[in-house]
Amino acid sequence: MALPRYYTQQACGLARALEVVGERWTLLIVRDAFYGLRRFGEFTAHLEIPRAVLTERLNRLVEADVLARVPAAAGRSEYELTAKGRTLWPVVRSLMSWGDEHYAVAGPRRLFRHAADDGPLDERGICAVCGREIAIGDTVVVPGPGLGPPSDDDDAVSAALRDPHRMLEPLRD
Amino acid sequence: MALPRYYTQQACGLARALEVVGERWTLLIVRDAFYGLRRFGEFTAHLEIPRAVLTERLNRLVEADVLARVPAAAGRSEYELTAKGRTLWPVVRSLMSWGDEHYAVAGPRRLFRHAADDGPLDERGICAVCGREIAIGDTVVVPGPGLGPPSDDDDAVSAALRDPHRMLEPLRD
DNA sequence: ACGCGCAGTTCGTTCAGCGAACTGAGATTG
DNA sequence: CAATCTCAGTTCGCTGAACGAACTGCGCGT
Repeated sequence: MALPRYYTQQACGLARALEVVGERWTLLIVRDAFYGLRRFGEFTAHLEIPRAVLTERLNRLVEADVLARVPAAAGRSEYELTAKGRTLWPVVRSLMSWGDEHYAVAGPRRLFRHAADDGPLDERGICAVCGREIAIGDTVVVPGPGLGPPSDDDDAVSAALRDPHRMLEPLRD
Repeated sequence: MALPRYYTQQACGLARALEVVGERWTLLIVRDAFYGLRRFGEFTAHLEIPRAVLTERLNRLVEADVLARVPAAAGRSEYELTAKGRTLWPVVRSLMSWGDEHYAVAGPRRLFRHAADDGPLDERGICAVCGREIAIGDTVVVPGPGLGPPSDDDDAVSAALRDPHRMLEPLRD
């Protein structure tokens, strides 16, 4: 039994969801996929997760149809969010907002904006300019007040995310 | 190191949140607190969680100011959600909705309604009748289409939740 | 005084996470 | 074409958390 497989109890939707994305590291992997990470090495660089654990989590997420494994150059695989995986965005956003609200003394490290009109998004994903709920594909991540200055030991992924970046788009060209 | 303490990486709000509520069982305990469970025995009956683990999780949630330990009759303690803990409701709701949407073939086991006008709430907590976002204290849980018939091995808590019940209110009188 | 129920604690076993080292396939270089 | 490099995993020994059954200890009812 892994961490959350078998919440034997009466199969509430929450228990079901936690069986898929409730294990350690899993939601952080999903978050990074929203940021545009796709390759094995990008995840290890950004998360400092043991490689064996990453392998296991990616396999499980593919199995659960949250990520899809797509063949890439040099016989490698990449991992991208499926349509089902993209519906996890409200989950990631609400947890992130809760953490920022209660633990980010200097404010959030990253903020989200509507690509079309540059309006800031609130914790429900609603744009302050146009008043609509913005889909993840029309969202841009920008550095927030809580993001410290660049450091020498920043990994390549953190460095790439210092510039505004459209969600879901691969980090490199 | 427990399961999610130390997501050493760059302290994103999500990582912070997962350090508090990301361990196995923790969000299920919080969900049950929203349903009105308050006593140690209620949690063990409903969750089938090892007692030592429950003790550890309750202590950590009290320490994190998500639950408060309040003295009750017979020298016992009860655990109730703090104001900070109640702000976790959007998190619990979004995960629950995701699980229901993708894994509840017969529909959700429980639905939420606005106490004042009995309007059903959508996954954002917005009432279909009055159009407003409803606070957790004005929400009622009712049985949904996915809830099976009563069974002999239902625990007392499951049995109590077969009737409509206002969120946060203790189960017994 | 005795027994009961609730709320934990203790303890031995098992299993997942950790991290460092290893493997192997493809590209890159001399 | 051989040697090297990079990337993507796999292997493996260690440690620590989860599990679950048994035990403790307090407060109440009789």
